[in-house]
Amino acid sequence: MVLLTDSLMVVAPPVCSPPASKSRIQIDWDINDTVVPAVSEFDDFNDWANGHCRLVYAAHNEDARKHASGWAMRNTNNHNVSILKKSCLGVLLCSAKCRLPNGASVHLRPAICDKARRKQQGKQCPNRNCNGRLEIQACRGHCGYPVTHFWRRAGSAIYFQAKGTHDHPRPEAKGSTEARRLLAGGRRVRSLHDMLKHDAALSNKLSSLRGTKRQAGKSQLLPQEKRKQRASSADMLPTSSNELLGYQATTSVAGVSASGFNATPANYMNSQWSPDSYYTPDGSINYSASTAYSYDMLPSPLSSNSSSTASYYPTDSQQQPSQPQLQHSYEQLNATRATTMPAYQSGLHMYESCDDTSSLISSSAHSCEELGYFNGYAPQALDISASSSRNASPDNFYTPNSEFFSVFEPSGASTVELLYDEANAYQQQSLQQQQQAYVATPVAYEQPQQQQQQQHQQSADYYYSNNGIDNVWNIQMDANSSNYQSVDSSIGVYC
DNA sequence: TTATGCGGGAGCA
DNA sequence: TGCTCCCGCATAA
Repeated sequence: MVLLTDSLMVVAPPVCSPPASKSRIQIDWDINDTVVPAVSEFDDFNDWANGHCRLVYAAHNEDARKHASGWAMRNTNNHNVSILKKSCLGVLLCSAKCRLPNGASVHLRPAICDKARRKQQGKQCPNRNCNGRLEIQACRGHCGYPVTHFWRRAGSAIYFQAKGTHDHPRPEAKGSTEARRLLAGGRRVRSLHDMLKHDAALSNKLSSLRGTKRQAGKSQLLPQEKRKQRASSADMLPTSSNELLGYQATTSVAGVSASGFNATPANYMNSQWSPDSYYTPDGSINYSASTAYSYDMLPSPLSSNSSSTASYYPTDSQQQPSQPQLQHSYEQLNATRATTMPAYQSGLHMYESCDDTSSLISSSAHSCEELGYFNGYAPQALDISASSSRNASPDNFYTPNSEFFSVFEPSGASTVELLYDEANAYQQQSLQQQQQAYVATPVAYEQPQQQQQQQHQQSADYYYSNNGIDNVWNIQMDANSSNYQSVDSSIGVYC
């Protein structure tokens, strides 16, 4: 709750932000105001602010202090030392606009650094079945210019104002980029000996980290601590998992319950598909007026679930809709999308019930640089490891990320065959679970075909896949003849 | 190597 | 003149 006080710049002790109320949106201020209104309560951090909005964070909010954002924002000089201005760099997309079998598209995060960003452009699409190149889709969401974010610190608060509505998909979240960069140091293990050695080191490392991961959902590592971990284990792939867990906690990734599907407008509207309408489970405001764009893209795990309760109060003349209006708007939007989107997309909210995203990852998501990464994620019904992970980890929580790394060449060794056999056995069991899941999933996608492909896997690539849940590292197989990496052998490597 | 913040400078109304 | 964005540099991680 943001309250005006008689004495400007007097800030009450920070408390958790309650659901937005009417008084909250009545406060009118601009980042350029000589004096911004003091607040008594602060917003939760929202790293996917979109549309014209204003937020007030507590000065001790780490994300706010870092001026963090899910969007790729670069610094822009506005010749005002008291106000930091950032503009959006857009998103890196595949020039061929390829899609993963699960419907996800490639939408990487542009590097903030100009030099790094230049290197990104023109690179081959990480989808190995795609000959496209990465190219930047510039943000033109603010009157043809990039969307801008403004940060201003005043008193014990950090004021944030966004101008413009992003006209492009969300890039992968910052944590993903950082993790990938870290993991890029992990080299493909080309021999069984190397694999086993790598695996042993990996397991040891994960074991050492296990003690902290369970707290990831409740507490977050300080940036310094995370950096220490990163530095101390930069050569260890699983480090990213731990780091991602920390990031998840930092960014309040939620909105998708691991315990089950909740097809409420809240979940639906938190999706990337609804970039401009924000509903919270409690029906609070989180509203912005524009529904200007809708992308044919599955939500990125890391990108789509920052369920910050930060309030969107419309600027200028925009007014908060009443609750019935909100519901009506949701129904309209839902109806519209049901008629304009492919079936699996219109049923996207079902996907958002995923509590794990790793199991169905296309084998095509295999990087040309030995590291595959995609932001797309799989429908829950195709997710096999989720159930096992859930069983193995009662306190697991939704992971918004999934990455996998090729650690084997197709010519696997005997040990690999054993793993494959074990995976096959699990696969049969898992297929039954999938079928049951599909019965309960009124979303039409090509499950039977996928199952068939799964069952016909003969030779396979193997991947380590960290689903982010309980630091379980799965060995996954990729049939050469199939584009699908739909079955997670779920030979969990617990740590 | 990359993210971040600062500041110079060009373009435009 | 004021505002905008682009770009380069320095610094930190």
